[in-house]
Amino acid sequence: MSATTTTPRESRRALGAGLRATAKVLPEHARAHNRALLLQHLFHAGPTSRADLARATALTRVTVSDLVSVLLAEGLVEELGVRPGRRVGKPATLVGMRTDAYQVVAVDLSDEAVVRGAVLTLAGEVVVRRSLAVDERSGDDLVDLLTRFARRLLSAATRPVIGVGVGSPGVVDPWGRVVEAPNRAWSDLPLAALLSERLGLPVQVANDADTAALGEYTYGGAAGSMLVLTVGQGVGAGIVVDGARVHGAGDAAGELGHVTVVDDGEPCACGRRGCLETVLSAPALRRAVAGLDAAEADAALAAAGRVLGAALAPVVSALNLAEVLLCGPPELLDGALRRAATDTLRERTMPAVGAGLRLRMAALGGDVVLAGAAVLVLAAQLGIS
Amino acid sequence: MSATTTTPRESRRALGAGLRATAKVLPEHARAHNRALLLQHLFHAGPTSRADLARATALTRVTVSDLVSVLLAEGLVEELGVRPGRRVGKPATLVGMRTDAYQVVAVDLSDEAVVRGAVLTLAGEVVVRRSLAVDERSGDDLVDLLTRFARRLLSAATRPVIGVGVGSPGVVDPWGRVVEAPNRAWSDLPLAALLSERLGLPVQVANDADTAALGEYTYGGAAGSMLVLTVGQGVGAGIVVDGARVHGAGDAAGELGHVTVVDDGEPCACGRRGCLETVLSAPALRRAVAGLDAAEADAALAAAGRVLGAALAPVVSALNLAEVLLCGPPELLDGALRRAATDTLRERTMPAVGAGLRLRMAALGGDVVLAGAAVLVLAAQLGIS
DNA sequence: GCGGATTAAGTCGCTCTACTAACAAACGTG
DNA sequence: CACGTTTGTTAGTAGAGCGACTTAATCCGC
Repeated sequence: MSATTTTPRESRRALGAGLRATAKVLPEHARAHNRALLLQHLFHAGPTSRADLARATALTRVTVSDLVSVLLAEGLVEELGVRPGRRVGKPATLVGMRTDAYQVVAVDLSDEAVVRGAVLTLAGEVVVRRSLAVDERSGDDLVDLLTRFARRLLSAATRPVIGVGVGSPGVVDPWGRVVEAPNRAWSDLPLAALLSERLGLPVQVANDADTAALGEYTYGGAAGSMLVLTVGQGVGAGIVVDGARVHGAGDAAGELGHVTVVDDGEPCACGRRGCLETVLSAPALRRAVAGLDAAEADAALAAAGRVLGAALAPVVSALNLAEVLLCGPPELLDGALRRAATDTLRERTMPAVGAGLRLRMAALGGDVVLAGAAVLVLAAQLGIS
Repeated sequence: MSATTTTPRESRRALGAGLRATAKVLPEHARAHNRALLLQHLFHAGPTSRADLARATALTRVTVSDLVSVLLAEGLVEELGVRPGRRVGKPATLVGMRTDAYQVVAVDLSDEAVVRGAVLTLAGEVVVRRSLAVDERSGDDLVDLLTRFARRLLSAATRPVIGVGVGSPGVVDPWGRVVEAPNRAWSDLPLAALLSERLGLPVQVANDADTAALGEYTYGGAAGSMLVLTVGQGVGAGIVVDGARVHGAGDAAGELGHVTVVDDGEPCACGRRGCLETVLSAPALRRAVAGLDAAEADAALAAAGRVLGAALAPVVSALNLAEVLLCGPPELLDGALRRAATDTLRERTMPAVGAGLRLRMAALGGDVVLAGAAVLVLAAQLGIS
């Protein structure tokens, strides 16, 4: 109750005020947080001296040295010798994160026919890549398949694995329980808990579009308020707002594929008409441009882009997003469609919002979901994102 | 790195992982957090025994007793005697929050012509209400007027005031700096810091629609994922997602008034055409129903409602909102307009999203912004929201 | 060439926080 | 009336970060 003006964002984020129900915080949690702070800085800023880490985090050098010694013992960081360059004072010894000391297993379930997986370093570099045909499996069979697939990936890892991340279609709650994934015949399935028990490792599961958003946010350098639109067999979206993933009231945030965008439009698989998927999914776009010459195809793609722009305008305005990333076949998306969507978005939002907005292709290409699944593990186990 | 599956939401919210830059956490911050946890529980659940508080927060009885003794000394809580009812064991002494021991000053700047203010108890009950004509004042003059107005409210308070909350139009950053408020001729004005220095009290400033959302969230019992649409001279929105206010990349989240919703629509003050404000602002609605009989007026309002529903459908889907609250003249909003908007929203979103959605009037009526401004203070000073 | 300034990192003792364990008080129950 | 149960308090303990001091290594100016 001092007269100093406190900063709402910090207190909200750091201490959890602003939520109806929050967990208690013990001193050891504070330590875990500060440890994550160091890793976060080392991850994004590269090798840093202990003194600079202290300045960056506002912790004292004593505390930083103590934490670093623990991280050194765990093998998560290493000393890299003195910092090059000439300056006054004792030369600093750089400390860097050993992104190759541990590995992460990531699985991408977004494709209906194929399970894709990889072993990645902590820096997100793919070390081993595997895939497996689903062969129409679903339900518990698919969980078994997934378990075997993950075991294969684990044995292919060349370093200790800190966890397994899975990007799955459908509605997934924050604890990795798949609430509903019709195409997989999964409903109320505690996938993360199941896999964690079978594999003996921490397992994180999230929606594939959310995962893609996380991947772009952490490895792709995307802004803290952004939306990733995944265009494949269907259309989905993952949203990061003010640096935090959006879950939504029923954990179904980002389900943009079945918003009506065209009055009296094409019939949709969901039983209604004019859903965004009927215009923007990869199959729909391919149908739209089939047999057309280049100019006609561009016109068709531009039309789809305008529909997309109109649908996104309220979302972009409401959330004041800095970026919208498109994730899908570039030959369809990264041309007339993207240009038309950008123009429409600018036209239909107020300048203050539209001017600061970028609409671009996802930087990580086809590996977004895998990279994001790795980020799930990094965030949960190391506090890095 | 244990095999236990951590819960992402908890770690994100409680410890701040998930943000690029976060602040360090000291043991004393942990204590402040746990203290806020107790207040939060007492605030929402009413009088509780120390033992029940321990069970609710997962803290030990020892820690709870220690924290409660501090709160007792500060006068924030009081002992209310033994809990009535017969049960085994030593009877519990109830501890309750003294919502009348301290007061909050709240100011509502959303009306162009009048500054409204109040002194409220911590429970959000208005004790004193004042208002003042703006008389075309703007810029620094308005800041001076505001300072004098706040001083008058402060001297009208009958208990110690823990802080001042202000709901202002325009773009306000998380530190209470008004980035831009054209109607007030404010630009890049550190309003919270200025007022805090002049009044010698903590001052919180936020956008009026965001403030309204907070008010409904905390005092109105609204869901953790919801949008409050304020309909007055203009149209604005405040958004709470997963229990946290949405700020946006440029702190301009919720600026829905100037999204294009009608192709080739009416010209708007912003220079473009077909903005939501041209359909849904109070003046626009009044013009639309002027001179019509009841049935015709309902048809006109329903048309506006359908436009609103179509504009909100992508937002509701993207964020998986549980509630949309309307805040404005009930004779315009709470009838054909709301019904049409609800129907349109249900039609244009997928059932999983639309079914769980409620569209209703704000519960706090004309005092939403004042109540929300009080919540700003409660959240910043006591950690209650 | 040498002391002083400067920067980096380690050591010691302190305070703060919440925990466990044990205990006293007050109530129903058999 | 003894016993179990629940509440709240009293020590004592382990962990966290910090301030003050010390050691170490470099540059700079005379």
